[in-house]
Amino acid sequence: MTDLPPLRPATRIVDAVHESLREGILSGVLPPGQPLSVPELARRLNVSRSPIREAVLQLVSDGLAVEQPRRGVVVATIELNDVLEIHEIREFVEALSARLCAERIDADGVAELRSIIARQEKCVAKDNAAGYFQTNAAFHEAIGRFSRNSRLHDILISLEGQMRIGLQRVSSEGEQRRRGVLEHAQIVNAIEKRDGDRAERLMREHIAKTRKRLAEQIRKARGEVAA
Amino acid sequence: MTDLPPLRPATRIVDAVHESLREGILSGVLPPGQPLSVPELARRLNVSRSPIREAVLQLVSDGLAVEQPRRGVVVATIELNDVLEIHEIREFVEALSARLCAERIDADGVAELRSIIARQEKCVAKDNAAGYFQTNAAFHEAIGRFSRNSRLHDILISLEGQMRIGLQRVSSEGEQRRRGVLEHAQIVNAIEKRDGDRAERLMREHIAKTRKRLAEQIRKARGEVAA
DNA sequence: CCCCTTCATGTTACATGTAATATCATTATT
DNA sequence: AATAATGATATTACATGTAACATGAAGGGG
Repeated sequence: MTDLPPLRPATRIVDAVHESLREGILSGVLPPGQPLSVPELARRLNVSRSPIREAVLQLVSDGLAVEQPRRGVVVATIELNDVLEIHEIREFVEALSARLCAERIDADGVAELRSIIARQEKCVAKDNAAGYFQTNAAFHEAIGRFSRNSRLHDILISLEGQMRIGLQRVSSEGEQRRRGVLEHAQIVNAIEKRDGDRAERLMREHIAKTRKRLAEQIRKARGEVAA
Repeated sequence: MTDLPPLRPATRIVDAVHESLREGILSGVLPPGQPLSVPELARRLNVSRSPIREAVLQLVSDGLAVEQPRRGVVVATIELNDVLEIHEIREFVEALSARLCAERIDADGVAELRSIIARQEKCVAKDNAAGYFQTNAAFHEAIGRFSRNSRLHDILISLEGQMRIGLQRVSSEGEQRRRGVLEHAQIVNAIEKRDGDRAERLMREHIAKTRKRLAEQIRKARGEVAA
């Protein structure tokens, strides 16, 4: 008999709860600082406390919530500071991701990247900020996937999740988005040519721009407080 | 009254169990593939199953164990492949760590790094391989700490833990260790001079050497299998 | 001899019970 | 009025119960 695809394991409640809470946090329904009370979530989701507790602890491991022992878990608050920390790391791990991607991607992968960029260009043309962010995330996720390093992929996903909590604090102008999509296109060109050095350098510079804007924003905010 | 440091929270059983299992895995008492049966560990450690289950799931999040839904958790097996994956990432995140360290360390920090190197030199002189690995880990951990980026520090610790499981698969000769400690000294020199560019480049090259050795080892192992 | 069924055993996943503890509104005290 | 003591309420951390499920050995049929 020809091999059937393996059955997906019966969805466990804990996974469903984790997914639901994660969505709630990333969409803003559960805002930063919101307590994640195990008994209350159990009542609300109509399951027992065990899978809730496990899911909540998962979120802590994901960096999407923080635990104060004996005082419970709350949705993580991601300050500008944290977003800067995250971009310091992204500057390097996304650069690695781009390099590995250039070495390991296939033609289908390149096509997928080009299609994401096409969607993103439409968002820029229509001045659709939300769509831009979404396709931006898809672009970086795809590059992480094609770099064929599962731990690297996990790190990128973890940073992306935390970033989304803090993202409302970061402004972006249409002109920046216009340049962003151009940079993406250049990165894909380098990847297609298998030029790992260039893909790495372009990606690093791409992220560094945002990092520097963040550092500047923080410097200004600090200045206002000090003054 | 002057502020006393906050009391450490009464040690929770779950934390004690997590620590104990982590030590067991890193020391090799719990070898790769070893099942982590919740009821059995509960009997052995004389506590109920709840804190055991939480601790075991923590280990999964740490990358030190792997879960097969409905089939339990076993200690992670770190193949040469995985060690290579980890070094691909370390090449970049350790380079970042060295750069940030150069920008942010203080005089006490530099003194600590020099003292670690001094200990490491003794290990090399006495051909003490275990001591070399331990001081090596201490060196990279300290640099991670002085880079003052908590998420970066967490990533480095996570990779280090997984590496230690797989480390027995990696050989190291006295000559390599001799060069390693020299490279460490050069990195600290760059850090002391606040030369972030140079610290980053030296660290990247330092890790890349190990990465390339690993890739070579894997290529040879594959060749033998194919032949 | 190989394959399938059956059954015994042990585990996971979830549910629920409860003591110790944290929080907070209210009252009592200076 | 500000601070401290009190008590009501809710939560965490841990313990324990149990149905569904996985595993592996023993037995039966091809």
